[in-house]
Amino acid sequence: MPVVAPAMPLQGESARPGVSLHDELLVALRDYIVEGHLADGARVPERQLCERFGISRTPLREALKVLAAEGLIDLLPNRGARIRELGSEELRELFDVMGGLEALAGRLACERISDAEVAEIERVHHDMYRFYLRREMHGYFQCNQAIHRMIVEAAANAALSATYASFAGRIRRVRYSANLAKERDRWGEAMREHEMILDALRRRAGNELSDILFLHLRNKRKAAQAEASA
Amino acid sequence: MPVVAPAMPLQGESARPGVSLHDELLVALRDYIVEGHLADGARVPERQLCERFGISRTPLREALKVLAAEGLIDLLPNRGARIRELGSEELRELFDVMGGLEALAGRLACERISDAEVAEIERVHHDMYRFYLRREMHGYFQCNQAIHRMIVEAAANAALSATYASFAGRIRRVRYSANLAKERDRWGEAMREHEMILDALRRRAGNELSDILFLHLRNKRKAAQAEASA
DNA sequence: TTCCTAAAAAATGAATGCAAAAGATCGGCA
DNA sequence: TGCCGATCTTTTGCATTCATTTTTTAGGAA
Repeated sequence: MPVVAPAMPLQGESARPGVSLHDELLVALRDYIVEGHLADGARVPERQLCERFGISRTPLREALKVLAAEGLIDLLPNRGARIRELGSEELRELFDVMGGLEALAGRLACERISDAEVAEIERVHHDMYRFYLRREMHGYFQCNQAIHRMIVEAAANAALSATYASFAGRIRRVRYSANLAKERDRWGEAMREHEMILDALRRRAGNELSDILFLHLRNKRKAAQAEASA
Repeated sequence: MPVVAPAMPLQGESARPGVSLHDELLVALRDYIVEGHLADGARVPERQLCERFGISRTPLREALKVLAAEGLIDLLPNRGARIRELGSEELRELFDVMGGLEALAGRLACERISDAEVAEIERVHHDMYRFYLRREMHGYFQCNQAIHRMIVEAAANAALSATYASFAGRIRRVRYSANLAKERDRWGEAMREHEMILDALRRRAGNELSDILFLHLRNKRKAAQAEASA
């Protein structure tokens, strides 16, 4: 039996303007799934979630349709929703798309990023390097994430950001489990790649940065999958 | 008053296995919007669409939520759905993402495409060239589309294909109106770009193909937007 | 005991009902 | 005549209800 938290009535506080209940529910439910409260392949318990969020089935089902369209769950006719299982093949596909999106972000970023923004990324990069030298995995990881996020934001493309966020969500569930351990072996290599990323960004070398970012994600995925199958 | 076709009860014929009514409705409604039956910024008439498709409001509203998540419509709280208007800025963003996705597709295609598949693309390319020489816009356009589609398919990445299709749908509405006329001036240039695409594909030069495809889309967008503002 | 069948229970998919909010209509007033 | 406000209508969002379908459970035969 899946553990369902006692009840979390979707804090129906002062209805913020422009934010419908449906949106809140969608976000809450997505988080609930991404954070791994439901096991892979598990049935999504409609009724229990209704109680959990204090709503009726109609809005919940609307949210489920959206999450299914996003690829987070599968919707089997007459058989309800299930948490989508990610085989290694699908995970490979998702990582490649993430790589493509980051490659695009890098390319676009080079076209419009300001010196100040580059300097900001440089700062985080150096923080990251210090964490690397001290072998502080967690801090390193935070900086790493921040740099990738900053590059996507520097691209200044809302459609790209939204798509990127969607894929990041789909992968996150897996990333948590697989990433940390074996990444260690690749640490030096990843650090070198990040040096190249920063260098290309400084020179506004879009094509180059694009290639590096794609391969960077490729390598990250390979490391994660080697870990997963080990 | 928007012209709503008499009634098209979503041919509820022999329920195909694995395809729920909801899926069919989603496809039908998306097509209905993409094909331009509703004007930009127009209200989406819930009630009329229910009659149009012969269903109740519940499944229709579910479909609307999904289309809103896809970015085809805006959903204003207590104010219903509206066809999303695409400003030139947003259109630029969408084209850039399309370019990024095609760039990714080219890169991936180079990794795994077979000689036979390249030959097939080559064949369509030559058909296209013939249309170009004869100044037959329509045939040229068809071949053009086919080539891009084949490259995406050659990437063999379902997540990419789905995302690509989604963006293509969002752009299509606009593409119809803006594309054909001014594209003529760019015809020679576009043809040359396609030569480069094919060449890079033959040599399996992924990085190169990636850059060419991105710029190809960029130029296409510039031509379309120059046309739109003319 | 084990397997198969049939009834009961639960779940899903879709329609309908209802309160609240937005929009439209009409009358009053300057 | 033109503008503003009150009332009425329509629409929206969500809950509830109903018909099917699936899943579970109970019973009986080999």
